[in-house]
Amino acid sequence: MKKKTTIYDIAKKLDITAATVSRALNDNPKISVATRKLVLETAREMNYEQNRLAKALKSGKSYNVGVVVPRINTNFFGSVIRGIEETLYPEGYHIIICQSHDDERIETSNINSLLNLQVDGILMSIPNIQRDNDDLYNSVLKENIPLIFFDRRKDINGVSSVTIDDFKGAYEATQHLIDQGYKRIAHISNDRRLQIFNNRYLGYKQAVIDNGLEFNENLVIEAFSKVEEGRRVAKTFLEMDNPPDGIFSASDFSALGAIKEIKDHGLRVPEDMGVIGFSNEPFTELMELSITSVDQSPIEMGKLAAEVFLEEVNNSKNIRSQKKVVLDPQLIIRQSSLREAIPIKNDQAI
Amino acid sequence: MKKKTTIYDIAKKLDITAATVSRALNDNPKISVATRKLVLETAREMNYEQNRLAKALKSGKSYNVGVVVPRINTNFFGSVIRGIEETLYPEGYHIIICQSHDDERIETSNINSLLNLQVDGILMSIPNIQRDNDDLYNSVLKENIPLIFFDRRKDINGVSSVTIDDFKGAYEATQHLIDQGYKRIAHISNDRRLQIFNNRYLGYKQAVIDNGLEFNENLVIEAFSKVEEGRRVAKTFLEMDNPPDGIFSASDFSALGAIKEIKDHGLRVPEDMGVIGFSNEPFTELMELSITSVDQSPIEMGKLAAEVFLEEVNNSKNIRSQKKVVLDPQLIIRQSSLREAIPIKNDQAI
DNA sequence: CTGTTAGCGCGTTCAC
DNA sequence: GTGAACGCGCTAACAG
Repeated sequence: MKKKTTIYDIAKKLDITAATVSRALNDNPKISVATRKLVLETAREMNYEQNRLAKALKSGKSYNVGVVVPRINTNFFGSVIRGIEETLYPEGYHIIICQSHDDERIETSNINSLLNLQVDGILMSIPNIQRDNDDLYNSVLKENIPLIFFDRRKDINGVSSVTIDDFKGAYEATQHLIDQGYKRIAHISNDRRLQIFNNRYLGYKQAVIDNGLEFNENLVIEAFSKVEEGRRVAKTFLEMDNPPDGIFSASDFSALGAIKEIKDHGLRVPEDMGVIGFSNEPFTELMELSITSVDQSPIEMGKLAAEVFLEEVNNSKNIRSQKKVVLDPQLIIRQSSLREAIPIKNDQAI
Repeated sequence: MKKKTTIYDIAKKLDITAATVSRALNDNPKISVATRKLVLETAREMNYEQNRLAKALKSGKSYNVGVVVPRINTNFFGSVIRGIEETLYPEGYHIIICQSHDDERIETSNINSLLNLQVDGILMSIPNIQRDNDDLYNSVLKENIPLIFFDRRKDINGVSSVTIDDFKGAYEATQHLIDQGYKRIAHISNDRRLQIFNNRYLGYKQAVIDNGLEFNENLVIEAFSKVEEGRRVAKTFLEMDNPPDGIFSASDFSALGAIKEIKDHGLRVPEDMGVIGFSNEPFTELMELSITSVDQSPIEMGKLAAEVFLEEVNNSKNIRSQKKVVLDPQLIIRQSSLREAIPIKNDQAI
C-alpha cells in the first residue's frame, strides 16, 4: 500500500503548516501569491491528490450522487444513466448505481444506504409496483439532499422531476394513426397506477374523442411490457366481433408482440392494421418492418435530471425548488403505421 | 440537516465510552454480553447508522468498487454491470460507474479518480482503441487494490480476468455454418488489436482449416460494430467473382447489416446465404428473420467478475492471484443459419 | 471487560 | 498572511 502524499507531507517539506497548504490549495484569498505558487508547485511534484473521503467526512459533501433504477440493463435506463454520468463527471461528481428491481423494500434499502454514504443527491425512477414510499422520499428531503425523479415520477412536495410529456406523445401517436385512415384504434396499456402509463392512456383517449371517434373502454387492455403480452392482447382484439384496425401500445415490446400476432392471423401491417409503440427501443428501427414509436430522448432526460440536481445543490440549500421539467416526445414515423403513401415528414424515419 | 446519531450519542446516553460502543457494534470478543445487548438495543432505538465515510477514512476501505466501461447504455455492458451490482450489493459494496468512451485519456482520468475515492477494487473493460496504458493498470496494482478485466482484457501481470472463450464461440459458429452445407465462409471481423476480436478471427480460421476448406484472407474484412458497416462489407463480398455463401460476423449489428444487404441484392437468407452474429443482442431474437448468434452470458460474466473481486479482497492481500475465468459461449441457433431442416437441438432457439 | 488516547486527512475557527 | 488547535466519526493501541 503505497502511501499517498497528504497536505502534511508537503507542509513539512516546505516548512510551513498544513493549514497554509490547505488554504493555498483551496484558493483562500488571504494567502500570499508566493506561497500559493510554491505550494501548488510542490503539490504537483509530489503527486498530491486531495483525499476526498476526508474532505467528505469534514464537509458532509461527498461529491457522489446516487442513482436508483429498477434495473440497469435496459436501453432506456442505461441511456438515462449515460446522460447523467456525462453531465456530472466533468463537475467532479461520481455516480453510484443501485437497482431496485421494482421492489419497494430493496428501494428502501438502496436509499438508506445512499444516505449513509452521504451522497449529495439522489436521482431515481420509482419502482413499477409501489404503494406508498412517501415517508422514504420525505426522509431524503429531511436530510436536505436533493431528490429528483426521472420518467417514473410521483407527486411529492419538494421533489423535482424530469419527464417527457407522455400525454402528448400518446396523443400524437393516436392522431397519426387516425390521419393514416385507421378508424378504430385500440390501446395496449400498462399498470396505470404509474403516472407515465396513465398519461399515455389519457392522451390516447383524448385523441380518440377529439377526432369524433367512439371511445370504447373494451379497446383498452393492460399488459406487461413483453412480447408475449402484446401477442396475448392482440389476440383478444382480433377475436372481437368488431376488431380494431389500429393499435397504439404504451410499450415497444408489446407492440412487437401485437405485430407478430396480427401477421400470424393472416393480416398485414400496416395495410390491414397500423401499430405504434412507445420508447423507440433500438430494435424498432432495425426490424424488417420497422416500427413507429415515440422517442423519449433518454440521454437528454439524464442530462436534464443532472442539471436540475446541479442547480439545486448549488443554489440556496434551504429552498426546495420542486422544478418540473417536461420534455417533448417525438413521434418517429416508420413502416408499421404508414398505410397511406404520404411523403414522410419526419426525417428520422427510415 | 437532521443530525445523525453517532456512537458518541449512544455512549453518552448509556454513560459509557464511545470505544465501548464501537466494540459492541463490531462484535469485538472482549465485551460483556450485557453491555453489548444494551448498546445494540439503544442503537436501534436511536436509529443509529454507521458512518461509512468515517470508517473508510480510518480503515482505508471504502466498500465502494469502481466499474469502468466504454459506455453504459448497451445491452452487453448494462447486463454485466447488473450482474456485478447484484453480487456485490448484498455484500455491502456499492458500485461507482465511469464511462471511458473508448478514450485512453478519459480512462486514465476515471481510474485515477476512482483510486482517489479509495475504491476497494476496479472492474473494467479496456477501451476499444488503446495503445499502451499498462502503466496505469500497474499503478492500480501498486496501490494493492484488485483490478479485474471482463470481456475486453489484456495480459497484465497480476490482473485477473473474466471472459468468454471467443475462440470457441467463433469456431462453433463457423462449424455450424459448414454443417449446414455452406461451402465458402467469410468473416466480418473487427479491430484485432483487441484480444476478443483476434480470438474470434482465430476460431473462425481454425474451423475453416479443420474442415478442409480453403482459408482465404480476402474473405476476412474488418468493420465497426454497426449496421451500415455490415452492409458495406457484405456488398464487397457479394461483388466478388467468387462470393461466399456464409458469413460469420464478430458483431450482431454488422450481421444484421449484412442480412439487409444480401436481401437487397435479391438473395435469400438462409437459403442462399447463411449469417451468424456474435453477442446475442436482444434484437437478434426479435427479428422476423431471427439471427443465429453467440451468447456471452453477460450477467453471469458480471457475477463472476464480482466473485473474483471478493476472493481477492478477502484473501491474503499480498498475493496477486491473476485468475483467468473463461466462460463457455453458447451458440443460439436461429433462422438466419438454418438452411437444412434439421431438428433444432438447442431449445433456446425460437 | 472497559476507559483513555491518538490518529485517519482535511478544513476552519481563532489568535497573532 | 500564517500557525496552533480542534473536530468530522470511527477504531486500534495501550492501560488498567
